[in-house]
Amino acid sequence: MPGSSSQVSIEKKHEISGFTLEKTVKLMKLTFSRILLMHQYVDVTVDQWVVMHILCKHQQLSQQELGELTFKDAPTITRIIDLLVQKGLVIRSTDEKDRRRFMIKLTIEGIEKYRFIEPIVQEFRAEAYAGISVDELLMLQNTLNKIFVNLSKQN
Amino acid sequence: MPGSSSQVSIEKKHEISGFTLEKTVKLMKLTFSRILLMHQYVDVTVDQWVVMHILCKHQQLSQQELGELTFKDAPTITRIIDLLVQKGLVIRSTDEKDRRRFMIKLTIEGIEKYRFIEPIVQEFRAEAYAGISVDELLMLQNTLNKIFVNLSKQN
DNA sequence: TGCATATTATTAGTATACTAATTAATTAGA
DNA sequence: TCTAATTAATTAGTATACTAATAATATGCA
Repeated sequence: MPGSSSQVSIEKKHEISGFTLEKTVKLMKLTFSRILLMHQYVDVTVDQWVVMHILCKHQQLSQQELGELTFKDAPTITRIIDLLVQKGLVIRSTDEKDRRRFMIKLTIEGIEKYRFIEPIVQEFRAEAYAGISVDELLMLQNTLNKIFVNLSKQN
Repeated sequence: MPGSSSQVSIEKKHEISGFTLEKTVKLMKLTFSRILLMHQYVDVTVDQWVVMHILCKHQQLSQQELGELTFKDAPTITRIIDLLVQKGLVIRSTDEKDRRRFMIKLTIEGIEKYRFIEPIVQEFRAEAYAGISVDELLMLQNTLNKIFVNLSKQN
C-alpha cells in the first residue's frame, strides 16, 4: 500500500533529530579543543582560532563581516576580538570612511600562531574523517547545505 | 598519475571543515529556539526540552544517566535540572540505594508541557528536512556516526 | 537641508559548555 | 575491617550564544 509506505517513511524521517548532528559537532569541538590544549604555545580557543582563520584568509575585515563569515553574533564577535586583542594576536583600528566601524587584522604574532596551529587542524580533520571517502563527505556537505537553506528561509 | 590523484583527493577532503556542520547545527537550534519563543505557553529552552524529552522516554533517571543520554556534562545537567525544578517541570528525589545520587522525573505539568511541545518539534523537523529523502538522511546519520566513532577513540 | 530610519559596536542579562576543584558517599582491595 | 581509590553532584571560573537595549554614526527621503 503506497500510502502506508509513505506514512512509514515520514515517521522514520522524523526520528532523525538534530541530536546526532549536535553531539557530533560537540565532540568535534571538544576533541579539537583538547588537542589545542596539549600544545603549550597555543593559547587560543577553538572559536578564537576560527576568527583567526577567517582573518588570515581575508587580511582585514570589519567586525560585522567577521560575524557573517564565522556565523557568530555581534556581541560574541566583540568579546572574541577583545580577547584576541588582549593576547596581541589581532589589531582593531578605526575605519576612515565610517566612524562606527572597526577594521580587524592579525598581528605578525597572530599570523605566526595561526601558521603553527594550521597543521594541527589538518591532523585533527584527518582523524575525524578517517575511513570516510571524499564522495561521502561531499554528500554530507550537500545535505547539510540543504538543511541550512531550508532554515534560512525562516530567518 | 595515481599519486597525483590521491594527493588531490586528500586536499579536497581537508577543505571540508567542521564549519558547515557547526553552522547548520547552530541554525537548527536557533530556529527551533525562536519557534518555541513564539508560543506563550512554552517557557523552556531547547536544551531544557532535550532533557525533558529523555525523561519522558525513560520515566526516571539519575543526573549522571541524563548527562550520558543527552551528551551534556555534569555541571550543565545540574544547572538545567535546577531551572526545570524551579519551573515545576521536574522533581529531584534522593536514591534510596545511593545517597550521592538523585533521581529525576517529570512532573504532571512537565509531561503536559512536553506533550504540548512535541508536535512543534515535528513541525520544525519537517521544515528542516523538506526536500531531503529518507535515504539521504540515513546516509547523513551514518556519516555523522562514523565521525563520532572516530573521535570517541580519542576520548 | 533636516529629520526619521537604519546601522555598527557595545553592554547587560540569561543560558549553556568546558575545566578544575571540592565534598560526601560508595566501592575495592589488602 | 580499614583505608585508598572511585564516584555523584556541586561550585567556581572562563568562554560562547542569544535577546534586548543603547549610543553614536550613517543613510534615505521629504
